[in-house]
Amino acid sequence: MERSQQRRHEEKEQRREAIIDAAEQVLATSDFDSARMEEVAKVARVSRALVYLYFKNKQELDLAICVRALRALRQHFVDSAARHATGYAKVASLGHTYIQFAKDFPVYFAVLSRFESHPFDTLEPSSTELAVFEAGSAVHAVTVECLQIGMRDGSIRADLEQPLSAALSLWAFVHGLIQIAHNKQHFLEQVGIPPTQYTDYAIDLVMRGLRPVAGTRAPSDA
Amino acid sequence: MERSQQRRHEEKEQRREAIIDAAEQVLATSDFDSARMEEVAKVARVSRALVYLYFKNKQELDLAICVRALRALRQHFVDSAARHATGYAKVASLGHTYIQFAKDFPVYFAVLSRFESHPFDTLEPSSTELAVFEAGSAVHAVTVECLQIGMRDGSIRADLEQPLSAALSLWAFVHGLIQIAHNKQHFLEQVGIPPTQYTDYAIDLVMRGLRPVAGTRAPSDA
DNA sequence: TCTAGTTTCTGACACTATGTCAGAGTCACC
DNA sequence: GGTGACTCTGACATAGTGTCAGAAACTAGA
Repeated sequence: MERSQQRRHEEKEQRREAIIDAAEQVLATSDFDSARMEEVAKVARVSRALVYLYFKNKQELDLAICVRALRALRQHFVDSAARHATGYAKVASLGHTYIQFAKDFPVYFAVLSRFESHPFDTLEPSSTELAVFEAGSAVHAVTVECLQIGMRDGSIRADLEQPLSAALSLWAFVHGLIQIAHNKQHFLEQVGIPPTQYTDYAIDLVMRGLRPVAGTRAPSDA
Repeated sequence: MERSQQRRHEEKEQRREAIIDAAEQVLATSDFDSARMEEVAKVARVSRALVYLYFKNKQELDLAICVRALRALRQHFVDSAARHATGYAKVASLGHTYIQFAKDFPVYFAVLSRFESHPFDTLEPSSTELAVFEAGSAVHAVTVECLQIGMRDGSIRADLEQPLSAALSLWAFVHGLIQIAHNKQHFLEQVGIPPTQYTDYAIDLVMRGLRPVAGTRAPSDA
């Protein structure tokens, strides 16, 4: 019975994942508000009531996707950073990576966007909320590490002082940037700014704030 | 009847404003999703059906508040810019002003946040959407002007080239920043970063990207 | 193989909110 | 005081959420 209990547990976990899969699929073709739990249930080939057995409500399900998004993003960050030599280049690549990530996985970006724009008071966070928190911290840790590498190799000004503050600033910046670039694409084009050029321009602008004050030229990339 | 028609028109406009007032009031104590049209109607001392006569739906009502928010923000921007001498100082002040604005008028910031995070495709924009668009452009125009002043007075690097791109970049940055600072306050404190220090740090970081490449010190404020 | 117990799952329900509409109420003008 | 235009409302249809009693499926001991 030890054995079957274990299997039951695994099956339950699979069910959970399957429901999250379904939710992702549904969110790919409708936004959060118009997404219907009925639809999620249908895609997961399960009754709607069961979904509520696994997730307290829509938000909770959304948070579960959020965890996936953050873990995936972290992996992209790690890979991207590894492809560059200097800390400066690594950090810059993270910005571009997030932008590309948002383009490639719009559902994930939307989920993160929702998370960022809703208060996270969490006097007593649910286990899902804790998981989001942890996954988020893991993402920021990558940025912090790249910043520190840059400060050590001289490609980023050493008086940055608070790498975590810088990391969270950059996160906020790029997140806001993508939000505009994505949702106001039409507007940007109307005022004669191609979205891609816009994001490149913005990343360049903010990266200047990281350069050593002595050398005003961009540190060479790798 | 020319006269009474005029009066009718004005009364209608007042009703509309009164409903928006009510909506603002309701949103002050509940977020968008949990805000109930019934509640708005009750506060406006009107039947729910009437609200739907003035506004197609909740979103439309939200957009109407958005217009107010942007107009108010523009005024704050203008006032703030006027209190500073150099273009650089003006631009920096806009950042701090937006942050303060968000703190003072959380409902307005929430409304703007909602607007920024929903696609604005507008193949055929409603009149309210057009008004938002226009009010938004007016805000960005202030930033552009400050940037141009800075480029002329030498406090901002002259090779900025596209002041509108820069203005929209800054907008995106600061907006993202406030979102984090507001909604993740708890998180920031938990990792030992007071929100105010965080926003100051971030503004300083991004402002460095505007400084003339020759002079590495911050241009003096006014 | 039967059965009792546990876990997983569902149909049906209560509830709540949205958006609509026929028509009641109000007012200016004739 | 009748008429048309405009303002407003009660009541309804619709639709989605979250819950719960109990059905179904499975496990394991007798």
